[in-house]
Amino acid sequence: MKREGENPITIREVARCAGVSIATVSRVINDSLTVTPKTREKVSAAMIGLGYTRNEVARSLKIRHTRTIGIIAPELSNTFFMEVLESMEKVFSQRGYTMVICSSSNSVEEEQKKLQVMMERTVDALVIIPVSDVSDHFQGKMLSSIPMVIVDRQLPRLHTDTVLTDNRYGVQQVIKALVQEGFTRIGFIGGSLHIPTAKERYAGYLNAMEEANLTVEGEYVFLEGAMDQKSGYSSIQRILQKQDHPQAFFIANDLLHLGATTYLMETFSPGNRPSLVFASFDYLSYSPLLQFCHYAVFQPLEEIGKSVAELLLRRLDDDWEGFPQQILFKPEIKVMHANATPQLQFPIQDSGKASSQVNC
Amino acid sequence: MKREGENPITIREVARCAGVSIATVSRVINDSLTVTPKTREKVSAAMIGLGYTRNEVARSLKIRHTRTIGIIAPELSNTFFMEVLESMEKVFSQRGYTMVICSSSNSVEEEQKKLQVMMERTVDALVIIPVSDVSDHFQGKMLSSIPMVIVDRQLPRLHTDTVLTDNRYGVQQVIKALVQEGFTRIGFIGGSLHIPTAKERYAGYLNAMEEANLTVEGEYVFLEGAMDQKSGYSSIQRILQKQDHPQAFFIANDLLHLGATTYLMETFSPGNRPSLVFASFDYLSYSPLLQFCHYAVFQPLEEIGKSVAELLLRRLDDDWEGFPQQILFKPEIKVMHANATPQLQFPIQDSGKASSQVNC
DNA sequence: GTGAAAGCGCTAACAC
DNA sequence: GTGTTAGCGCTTTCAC
Repeated sequence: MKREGENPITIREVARCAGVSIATVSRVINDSLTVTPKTREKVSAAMIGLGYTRNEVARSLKIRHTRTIGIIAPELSNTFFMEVLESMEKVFSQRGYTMVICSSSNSVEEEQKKLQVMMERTVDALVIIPVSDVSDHFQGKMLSSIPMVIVDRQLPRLHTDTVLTDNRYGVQQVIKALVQEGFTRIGFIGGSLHIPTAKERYAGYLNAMEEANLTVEGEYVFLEGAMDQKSGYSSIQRILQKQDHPQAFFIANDLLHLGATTYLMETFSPGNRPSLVFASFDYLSYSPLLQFCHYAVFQPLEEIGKSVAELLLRRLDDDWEGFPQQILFKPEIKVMHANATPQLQFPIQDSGKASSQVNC
Repeated sequence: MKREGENPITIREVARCAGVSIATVSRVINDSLTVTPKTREKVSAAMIGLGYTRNEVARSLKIRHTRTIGIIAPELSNTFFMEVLESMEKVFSQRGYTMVICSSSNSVEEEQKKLQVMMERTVDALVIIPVSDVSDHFQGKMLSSIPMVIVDRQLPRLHTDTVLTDNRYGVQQVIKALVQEGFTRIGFIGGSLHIPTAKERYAGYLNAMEEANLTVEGEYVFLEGAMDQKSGYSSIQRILQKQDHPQAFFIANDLLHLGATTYLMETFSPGNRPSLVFASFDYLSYSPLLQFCHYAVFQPLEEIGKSVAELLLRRLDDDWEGFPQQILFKPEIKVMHANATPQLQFPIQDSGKASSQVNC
């Protein structure tokens, strides 16, 4: 059976083997200039001969940081999040940082716990996609001593760097596009207003509807529960039970959209499907398959990730310029050619007044 | 601007504040029984009063493990992988382990580097989804001293715990189903045979074709490059350029499948689409939208993750029973009702001889 | 340029 | 039951 490995090689053994002091070994490990090429050579030889591997935890204890970034997200199995993560990883890893990842499982309580774990592990910095709009636990004294950036979901009263997409802008654009196509009744399928993105997108919807002078029909505004597939599935199901429902809907995220489309494909045979029209947030790998979709709001996932990482790295270099900074990405509108009016140009200008300003 | 936090509270200050020794503080932190309720009380009060947070890195240095699991995957933005990850996280976090995650970016070289990083950080155990079938760098002396499980892709000559899906079985089942539907010409869209899953699935395809006495037409077997969306897109494009191509294809994974379907939806209008039929690996959230798919092989992602984590935890508890263990999950075949012959029963029995044995 | 020594915050003998 | 003490493996003054 497998046996415990012998004690790993330490700096001490390398020193002995090379006939120098541990200080010298440490110097060559850390590329200190003050080492004779000759000794450096000896030490290197010893290191590779012995198969030395530096112990980062000892090092961390001494230098009081860990070259580690803590990441907390509401769930891991989420395309949006993973895309951002992947992009962050590239820049972090290149700078010698590694990522510690936890899921808050969409629970504030769990989020709190994971925050605690991160502090105990003394991560150097934190990137958080918050579960909800409750943010008290981000205020701790301990926490405030390390850089943190909030991603994707804005926390009302929190004094931190934030990077997110201009949700309202995205919604407004696609609603306008729907209006230009001629739809006058447009429903909203979203989630609990305690989810910051849900709230923002709802606000954008309300706004756009007002600007277009259209009535919001409360009966066709869904604001309950999670923004997941199941919820999208059941929402569209309930909608179709009603007589005289709107033909067009804005759907607040990809999961809801997926659920809704799945319901339609499962329930109706190809020739027989209701002629619904969707516009929604997120344009992901599988979005081309979303048959009822005319317009999708594409968030620049990769850039977002890169930008988060770079901002954090700057803070880590003790550059606090612009703090607390809010980086707002303007999303891109994708026209799904198969279904929509292809010649629309984005951003769509308001005919009446000047278009609303987007600070990006 | 933001200022560095004061020095964090240590065990020492708690001790002073509570009027006890640091050993006692350590004892209450670690729930040692040998502490009077009264002192325990005092110490706890001091801890919460001071806002003490245990320093895990110091602890790790002392006890010589980190309660940390290293994870290396070829890419992070991959639904399959993330689903497994999410499930692992649940069981690890419950046992007090946290996960350090790196991407090997589909590069063997990068994989090697990340392995090194993991060793430096002295993770307690490793879960690896290998990039390819080259496995020399997993043999190191240092590495062999910690538990490791290889997931999803089997490494030929490597003496480790492994958990994966029975790829051949899955392919064989869906090919049989296709055959029973009446297809006699079935192509294969896969990827480089250096990717272990691609290889296994190809082998399963060959096998099933032989059993069904069907000819493998080399012209319609795609074994090049990555198993990604782009490759799926261009493969189907090339296929359609040929006269007299087969109607049915097995596609080796979800990304290829997505690419292929996207091409078809973009290129042909709804009434006008070629009547292709696909069977493929992976049944994911968006699979119901894969219009041309008749059969999908569903890997029990959640169970796989759970099983990896539990196996690793057992090894961590020094239970080496059955090492090296190979856990083979038998996949489930999903019949896509909208498109396929719904009444097929899985597993499909061979009419002629006994069905091949699957050890699970 | 190199070595001796102190100490990062913690745990675990070992005394008492 | 509680305190004293010796490190875990490393970095970093400070002498030489």
